[in-house]
Amino acid sequence: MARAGLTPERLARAGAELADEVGFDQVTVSALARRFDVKVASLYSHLKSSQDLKTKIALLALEELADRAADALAGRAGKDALTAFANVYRDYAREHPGRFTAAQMRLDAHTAAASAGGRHAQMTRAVLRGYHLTEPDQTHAVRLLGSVFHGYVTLELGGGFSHSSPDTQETWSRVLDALDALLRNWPAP
Amino acid sequence: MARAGLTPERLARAGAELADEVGFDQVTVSALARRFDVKVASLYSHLKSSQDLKTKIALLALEELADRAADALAGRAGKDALTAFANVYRDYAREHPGRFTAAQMRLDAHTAAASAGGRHAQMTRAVLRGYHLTEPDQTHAVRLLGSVFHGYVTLELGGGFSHSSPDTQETWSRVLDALDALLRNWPAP
DNA sequence: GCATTAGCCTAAAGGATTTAGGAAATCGCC
DNA sequence: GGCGATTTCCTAAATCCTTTAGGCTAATGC
Repeated sequence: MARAGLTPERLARAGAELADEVGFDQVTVSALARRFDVKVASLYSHLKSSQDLKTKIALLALEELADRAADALAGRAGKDALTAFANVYRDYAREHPGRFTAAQMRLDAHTAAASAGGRHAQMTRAVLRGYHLTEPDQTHAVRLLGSVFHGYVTLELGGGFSHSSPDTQETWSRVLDALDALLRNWPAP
Repeated sequence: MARAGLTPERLARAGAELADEVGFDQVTVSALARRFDVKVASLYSHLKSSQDLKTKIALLALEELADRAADALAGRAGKDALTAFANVYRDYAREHPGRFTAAQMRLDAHTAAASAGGRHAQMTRAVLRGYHLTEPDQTHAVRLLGSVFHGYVTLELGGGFSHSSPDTQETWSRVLDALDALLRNWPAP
């Protein structure tokens, strides 16, 4: 009986591809087993549960996103950094909608702490370094940027902006302009 | 055999309560049947499918949200309107996390057109009336506000802001201040 | 009052998750 | 190289959710 060579890593990777193809919440242990041409129960040697699979995909996506963001940020500052950073999220979501959805999954505290989530927060702070905000304004700004990026990309991906009037690329540029202007001129309490 | 008095509306309402209690994606036709002490198959006289149930809950949530927003907006303008409007979303999400999640569900074009989604867009435009933006900037701003509200509330609800340093109420206030400042001074292209 | 309709039921098929236990392939150590 | 231990994959089975089909009974209308 030839072995399929499954590992948690390969399963996570294949699960991520599956998520991009059929949507994150259509990802199922059964579907993944079919993809490897293996019986369902076999996957339970590598996965604790269906939830575990989804978590692994989320962690993979967070890593990939963080890697891309780190690349994009290298050697940039100010608005240049802000734009590059923001585009990483938007582009990733367009290329890998399933993974992007996975990355939004709620993780329990312990898993979250071991994830690339911290890198994201650190990098957002790095972007803000060009804007000379001091604490606690920097934290407020980190949260604002996270909200805008997450919110915009999610709504755009979900078709929430469909009435095409100004196209979404135009809006995206103007939103980044607006955020840059806001960060350069952050209002005092 | 006494009848349970099921209707699509009652099912949607009970489904919404269930969503708030156990989470939107734990909402299941079976669980709903148990709640009414009725056999599962009975619900299929009132629902086309499990998906249909979820859609009905989403539509209910969108309506409730739009009603609350309309109330909040009455007699307000400028930053006052902006704050009240934003707080509707945030408060609703905290009171009804399951319904709020439901409201983000992706709807097909036809269903979306028949939903309260249009009212939300109209009300966002109404909020912006106090800031004298002209098209297409108004559309850009509508999308920005939608992104921030959706993004912030989702991240806060999902525990994305947990490191409590400045509490999230403080950040929320400062984000609204920042948006107000930005809208009053929207950057030219 | 009785025919019709609508609401709830039982039955059953199909698919997903998960656990238990077995057999074969691989690995590590002599 | 051989051989026991471990790992990987399998079959079998329980449980739960979805969905359809067809029947019985309560409500409704003439």
